[in-house]
This record gives sequence, C-alpha cells and structure tokens, in this order.
Amino acid sequence: MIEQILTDKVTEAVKTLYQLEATPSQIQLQNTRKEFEGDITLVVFPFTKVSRKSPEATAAEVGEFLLAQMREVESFNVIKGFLNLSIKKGYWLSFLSENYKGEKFGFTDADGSQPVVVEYSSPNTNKPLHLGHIRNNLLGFSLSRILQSAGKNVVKVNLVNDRGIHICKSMLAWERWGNGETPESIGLKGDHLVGKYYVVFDKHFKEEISILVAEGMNPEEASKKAPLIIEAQQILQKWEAGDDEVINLWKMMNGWVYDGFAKTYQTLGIEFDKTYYESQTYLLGKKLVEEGVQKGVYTRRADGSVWIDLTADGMDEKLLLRSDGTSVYMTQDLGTAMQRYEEYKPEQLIYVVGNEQEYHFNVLKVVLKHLGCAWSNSIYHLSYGMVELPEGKMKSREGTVVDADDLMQEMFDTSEAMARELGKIEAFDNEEAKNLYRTIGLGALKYFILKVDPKKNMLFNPADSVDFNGNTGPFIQYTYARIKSVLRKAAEAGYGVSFSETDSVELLSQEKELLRKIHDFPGIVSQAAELHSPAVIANYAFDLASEYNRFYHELTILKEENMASRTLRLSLSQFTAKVIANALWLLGIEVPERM
RNA sequence: GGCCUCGUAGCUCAGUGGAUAGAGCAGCAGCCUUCUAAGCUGCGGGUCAAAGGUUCGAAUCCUUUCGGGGUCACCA
Repeated sequence: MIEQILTDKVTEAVKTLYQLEATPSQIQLQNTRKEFEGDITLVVFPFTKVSRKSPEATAAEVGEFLLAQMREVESFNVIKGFLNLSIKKGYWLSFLSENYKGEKFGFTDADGSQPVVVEYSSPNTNKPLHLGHIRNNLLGFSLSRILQSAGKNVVKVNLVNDRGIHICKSMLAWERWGNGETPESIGLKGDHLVGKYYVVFDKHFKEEISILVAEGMNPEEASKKAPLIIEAQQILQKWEAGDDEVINLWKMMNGWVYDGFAKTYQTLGIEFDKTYYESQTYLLGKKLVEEGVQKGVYTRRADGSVWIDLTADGMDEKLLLRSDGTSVYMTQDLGTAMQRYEEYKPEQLIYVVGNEQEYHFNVLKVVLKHLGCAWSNSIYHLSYGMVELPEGKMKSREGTVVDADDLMQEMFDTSEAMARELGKIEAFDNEEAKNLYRTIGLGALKYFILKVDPKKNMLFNPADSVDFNGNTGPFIQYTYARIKSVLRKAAEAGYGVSFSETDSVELLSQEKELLRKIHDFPGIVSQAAELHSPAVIANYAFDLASEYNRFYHELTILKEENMASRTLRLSLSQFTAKVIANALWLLGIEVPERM
C-alpha cells in the first residue's frame, strides 16, 4: 500500500534534509480532506523544529524530495503545515485492476503465532438469553472474526455456568410446582421453561420472606432463613455430594436449557470452537490457591479462609477460598485461566465480559502475577458497557428484560412488514422471502448494536432498532444487493467487468473517492483488531456504502457508452460489493443477493 | 466516601493531538416513463458539560468542578 512506501520515503527525506531519525508517530499521514487538492496529506509540523524553517518551507522541501524520489507522486501543494500529495492515476488504476475481485481483500492469512483465545457469551443456565447477552455474543463473535482476519489464530470458547444455587432454585420450583412439564409437553423452548420456574421460585420465596417479616424478623435475616432458600442450598449440597436423584434432575433440566441456547445461537448466527462447563472446571482453582498458600503469597486465616492482600497494588484484600473450603468466583476464574493457558499457551487471552466486572479482572491479573504467572499480562478484558432501555436499566426481577428470542422474532416480523409495504415481495418465492426477512432483520439488529463503541453504555430504543433507513444494516445490505443487480444486468448485456490498467481512461473524482475509500479497508481491519472494536468496521461499512450510493446516483454505469469507463465502473462496483461483503462478514452480517 | 468510566446537534452515535467538529433519525423542500426510491439532493440545527493548564495546534492530553453510570460481598 502507498502509505507504507510514503512512510519510508518521508523517513528518508527528513533524514537527508534535516538529519532527523523520525519515529513512526512523527510521520502523520492522513487522507486529504475533500476541500483540498490531493490524495494523501503529510503533517509537517513535527519536523519544523529540526528544519528551523517555517511550516510552509518545510512542507515544500519535503514535497520536492518526494516528488523527485517517488514515481507514484504526481504533484503536491502546501497549505500551512499540510503537504498535500497527489498520487498518479496509474497507481489507482493498477490498484483496482490487481484487486477488484477482492476475494480476500483486507484479510491477512494466519501468521502461525500462538493462538488468541476469545471467551464470550458465558451464560447462566437458569434463564434464557436477553439483550445484554446479545451484545456480548455479537461483540465476541465479531471480534473473533476481526482478529482472525488480521492474521491471528483464534479459538472461540464459551464457559457455561451450569452449577450453583441459581439452577438449584429452578430445579426445586419445577419439582414442586412443575407438574412434570417438559419443553415438548407444553411446547416451550427449554431455556424459557427453566427460566419460568426460576421466576416461580422467586415469587414463592418473596412470599415466604414477607410472612417472616410480618412475624417480626428483619428482611435480611428473613432472606436467609426462608424455608425455600434453605431447601435450595440443601439441593446444592446434594449436588456437590453427587446425589443421583439431584444429578439426574440437574442433567435433564440443563439439557433443556442447552437445546434452547443452541437454537438461539443458531438463529443469531453465533458459534464456538469449544464449550466448557463450570461443573467440570469449578474445582480447578483450589489447587492453585493451595500452591499460593505454600508459596506464602496468600494467607490462611484462623477460620480457614484464604486471602490475598492487594493493598500494595492499590486494591483491597480479596477472598480466594471460603472458610468452609468451597471456591468463590475468583477461585474458579483462576482455575479456568490456568487451564486455558496450559491448553493453548495463547498470545492473548480475551474475556468479553461486561464492564461491571472490571475490578474482578484487574484482581484476577494481579492474583496470577503474585503466583508467578508472567503471562497474566496477556489477559485482556474486553469490557463493554451495558445496554439500557428508554425506561432505564434492564432488571430481570422487574420484568423489563428484552428477551433475545422475542427480539429476533420482532426484527423478522418488522422486516417482513417493511418488505410488504415497499412491494418487494412479488419478486421472491416463499422460501427466499423468509430467508430475506431473517437476513435483513438480523442485519438491522447486529449493526445497531455493533456500530456503538463497545466500551460505552448504549441505549436500545426498540423503535430506532427496527429502522431500516439511514445509518443501518439494511442500508448497507441494500447497497450490496443493488450492486449485484447491476452486475447481473451487465452480464446479461455481455459487458466485461475485468478492468485492465492499460485501458486509456479518465479517473473521475467520484470514481477516485470510491476507490480511495476501498483502498482504506485493510488499514481499517488492522485498526479494528488493535482496538478490539467491531464498531470501527461498522462505521467504515456505512461510509463505504454511502460513498457508493453517491457514485451510483451521479454516474451512469450500464448506459455509459465509453467502454473503458463502463468497465472501470463495473469493476469498481464489483470491488465495492466484495469489500462490503467482507466488512459485513466481520460483523457476522449476511449479505443478500437481491432485496 | 475511594477507585474506574462516560458527558459532542432535539434524539442515537462517529471523530481520541492536526485544516472550517461529522453522519443518521426527527423537521422542512425537491427527485421514480427507474443501471433497485430500504435510495439521492438541498435547508435549518453546536459554548464538544464548565473552568484552568500543556502545545505551533486540544472535542481529543493534564488538573479542578458539575452531572450520569459502574464498582468496592465468605454473590456470580
């Protein structure tokens, strides 16, 4: 790419002219703003100290050097400290003719280094997935594809939290009030069925508490003494002891949940390379804690609990093992982190987890470091903000959660209604139409969520999310479909798409704008990978689609009579379609051939 | 209260050291005898929360203040 060559030449220029060994951060290249002439701009302010000349004079000197030394540079102009370079038409045309098929344009093959492990989703098995999980899943899946496309070897893992008091609550409620209901018998998705009994438990539990409080007990004590919670705890103890009856019930109900999750993941288009279950890993951390005690980095108190003192690291004292010897959240994460390190020796260990757990991951890193694990630095917490609704935070207890399955269905229904309204359905048979509604509905949902910077809290306004106009997924999908339509018609007319740089042709400003935007894509992918941010890709995809729409409306393609120009525009169109498809693929968004 | 984080147009968001801060939505006015109108064009809309500092240059970095959110469990 031209940026790399320019960087090298600018380095050479300032060395020759001013005896300066420039660092990469001093060489600031950017696309020239539309209102100025040129393609690429060098900011020369950083060199004025060593040049001892005005910004204008410095820019002119560097410009002369580049013009003399680089065959790609056509001309330059200087405005204040900005050196605007015009790149020769030949560079753009050969870039187009070499890449317009674009199959893997912007994507880098795996470099053979150690893998990057990305953990995401990590659901509890007591309730169905909701909007918060959707953000998690979309971020994790998209990030995995972005890293993979930037040349990393990626392993996508899921850690299912399948044990603990929460699932025991659902089990108890189902046993007592379930009447033997199964997903088949009442036609309810398994995860929803189990979630239903979690709510049933909570209802009866609250009743018991209010009775106890009415009898004079204080609320906090009541929530610990209510018969239901005590019973649930007994079930948990039986589970840990391996009681057959409890284990069988647990297996059956978790099985229902897994079936339900599998369906949701499939509809959402999310997958994993490997799924871990906490029931199989929750004991791993204890051994590590014992090791720490023996090394003297953790301390065991008189009551038997184990602690680490992190006040020297600016944090608190942290519990690592309960006085009864059972493990806490941190113990488990220590264990699974170590397991994953030993299994993959990853270059980076990424956790896609909400920002309310930032402190937890800071502690995790430090605790591992104290154990002598230098690799704890390779842990990266992709900490995303929460999804808020117009009426405020989602609260499962108040029933304000947005269910993942319901939401997706609503998106499908809306896209169908929209298509009907626009009179689009005549062109499709039933099967095709149904797939299209899904593609577009999901495209809208995914784009809506992924376009926002992961680390920021975001507002999910249902009315906005089903909007298919403007800065939305369907807008980008539509641009793609329209290009495909043009290409189909071109093929019918027997027009060639394959552009050769030797063709004598003008390069109009609209054509060059589009080409420059496409040219940026590989840089955008590596930037997204560095920042761990699908939003970078999403915003780029919208920019590119907008640029194409402008191009499309300002220039004719099929009606263009100059064959070379027509071919140029067709190959540009094909290139754009491919880059849009590649960008949307990184977001996990499918692209329709027609819509 | 300590620590973390966010504050950009009426709303949702880009921009994170460079040129006159950008989009979409909403509002208004145009463009379908069509290479797909889920589109395009135009108009209006800003004390980048406030103040100070660093810099040739600050929405972006630093300090303070104000406001929102998170977190500081023998929960996960």
